Amino acid sequence: MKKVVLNDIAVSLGVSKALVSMVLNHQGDKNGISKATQERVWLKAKELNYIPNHIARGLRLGKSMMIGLIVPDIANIFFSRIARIIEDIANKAGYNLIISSSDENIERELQLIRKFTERQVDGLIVASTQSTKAEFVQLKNDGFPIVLIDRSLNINDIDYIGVDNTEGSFHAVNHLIKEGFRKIALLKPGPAHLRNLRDREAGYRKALKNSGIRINERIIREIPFTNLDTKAEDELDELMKLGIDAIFAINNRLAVSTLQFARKRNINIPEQLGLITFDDLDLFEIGHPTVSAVSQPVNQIAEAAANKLLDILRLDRSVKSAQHFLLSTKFIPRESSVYVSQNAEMLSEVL
Amino acid sequence: MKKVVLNDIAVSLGVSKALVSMVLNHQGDKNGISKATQERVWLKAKELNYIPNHIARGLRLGKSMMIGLIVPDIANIFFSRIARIIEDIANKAGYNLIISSSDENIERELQLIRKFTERQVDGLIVASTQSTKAEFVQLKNDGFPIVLIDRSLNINDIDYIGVDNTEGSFHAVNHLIKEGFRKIALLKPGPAHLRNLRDREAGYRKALKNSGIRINERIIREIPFTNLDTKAEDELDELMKLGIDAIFAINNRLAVSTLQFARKRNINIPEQLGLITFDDLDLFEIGHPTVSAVSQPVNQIAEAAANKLLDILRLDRSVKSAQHFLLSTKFIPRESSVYVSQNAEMLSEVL
DNA sequence: CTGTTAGCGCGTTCAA
DNA sequence: TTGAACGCGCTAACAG
Repeated sequence: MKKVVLNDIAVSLGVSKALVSMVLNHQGDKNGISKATQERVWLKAKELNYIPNHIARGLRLGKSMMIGLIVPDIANIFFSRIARIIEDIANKAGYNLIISSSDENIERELQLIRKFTERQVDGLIVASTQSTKAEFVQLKNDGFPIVLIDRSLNINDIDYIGVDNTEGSFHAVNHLIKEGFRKIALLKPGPAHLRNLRDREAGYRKALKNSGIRINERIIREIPFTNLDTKAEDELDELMKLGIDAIFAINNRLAVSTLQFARKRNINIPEQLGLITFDDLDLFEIGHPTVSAVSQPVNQIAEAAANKLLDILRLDRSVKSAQHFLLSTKFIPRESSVYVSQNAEMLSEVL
Repeated sequence: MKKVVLNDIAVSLGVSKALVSMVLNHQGDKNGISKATQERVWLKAKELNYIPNHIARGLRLGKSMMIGLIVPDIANIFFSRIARIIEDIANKAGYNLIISSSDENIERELQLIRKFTERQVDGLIVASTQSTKAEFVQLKNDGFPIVLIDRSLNINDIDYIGVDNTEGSFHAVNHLIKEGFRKIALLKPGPAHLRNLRDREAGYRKALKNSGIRINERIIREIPFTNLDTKAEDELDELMKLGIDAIFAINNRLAVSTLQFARKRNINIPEQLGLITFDDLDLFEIGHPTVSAVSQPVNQIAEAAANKLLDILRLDRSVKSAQHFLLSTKFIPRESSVYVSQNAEMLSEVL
């Protein structure tokens, strides 16, 4: 069955393509096409089951009505949630989303950016790996609509939506300190080049310093991405020997490793080891023990990003000055960060 | 900065568009373009930072090199994993993915299918809500490449990849029975019109029947999608009063509800209540207790679907007879389904 | 050998 | 209400 195109309708009705196009785009009245003719066009379109070719229209209009979304990994729940929200907002404005994962790979990210521009996406939302800023600046200079999320690239000219990582971990670690924990280790993935993670570490250091606690570099541990699980175990074993009383896992992945480690070694959380982490998970709310976490406002990030991009798209290349939004996180205290002093522990055993 | 198009290169080089197109598509040799000229074209293209317009090419070629993926919800980890794998495979073959969520809404799904065809996607992979088959049959008849995943629509002509739900839950419930559980309740979301879920229920019934256990309709409970959590609690309270000893949660969402319920009521799993579920989650492996689950081969499903679609695309509209693949699931026994008899329980208390 | 011309694909728009 | 041009890249046929 051959595809039905605009011209088929025109021919079978004995009118011009132009007329059909106008009618189908609801410009019939404006162009003084008689009601009767309009009706005939609509009927014929339905009869032939006409499906407009969006590509041809895009070519003519110079718009694809597509938005590109590039994230490190769409299988990551954080990004898939963001994708979903952006999708909804974009759809409402008539845009479709074309999504790809960069896998934290700079080469791949650049490739994707190029591919998406070839595809004439009207705008881009990207959670960049720490790629060369040059590409983004280039795009921006070409007047291409871009919004960065989650990972800041510190480019003033480009809109960015993220959370205040420093503030978030500062609060979380402070909570730990106020509870009574003193020897708080930091677990981070290595090499931690991402701005995000460095900021979180800064918050940790600031909290300790603020409370007059000496920062012990020996209990700040970097766990290589490769075979993270086994390495995490070794590091944690060492940390326990150093007598730490709590852990700040800089991301949820490491918190999960810590949880597994504790289970394996029969270490009670929080009695023997306090735990807080950055970036909440369902698991932390439901598991046992429940885990205190810094929660990111996923919805807000996604909404802000989508709306920002749509704004730019609406204003059409009018180069509005870019803005950087730092949304605030929310610390959710749960069981894992309750301080159980030696005394309290003994007391509860007696009861 | 104006966009650089093919013609700009041609003009600035004093050659024809045709020549430039050939060279840039690596057809230079084939068409006898001199090496020198080819070199000049490449250099100029780089110099001008030429970016081909994929849309124009697509229009001419009648291909968009895009694949549409429609799932109920991309924020659902099951589907986002599938999306990721399909993405990788599609990318390797030069395709990009355009993804949308149907929200289990028939209207929306039909709309998306239409939108995607307007966009001239070259093929479609869809985890269909139980929408009207008519649309799919229509597309298939038009020679449009489609692969269905996860949710079967029982259309012989259309390729489908999924798992054997009946078999999967049959095994799982059997395990429960062999362990010693006898009063096994079924928890399902309602209204459960999805073929998937009905098959899982069938497996449950088959397992009981097979073991000569009477099927008690009163402990088969349907929990309305709306305010699922509160309703789940009520239902579970009733079930406990009826003296059940285990629960088969037909999907992981309900297993999570059960877990929360148990925690709230201080019910020990598995000592006081066994639990198994369909569709594994990280949470089930890490949480406490760990939860026995029927695990779906996500990778295989996604790979099979992507490859199947690419095959069809390669063969180009040659209407190969469709196939239905039913992959098998894997039951992963964990703590939640260990049977602790009255005696064993008492014994352990004494120790 | 080395290249060019002309027109297509499909929907939109403007002058007539 | 319409013919013709246009947007951009591709390709069959053709010419020196």
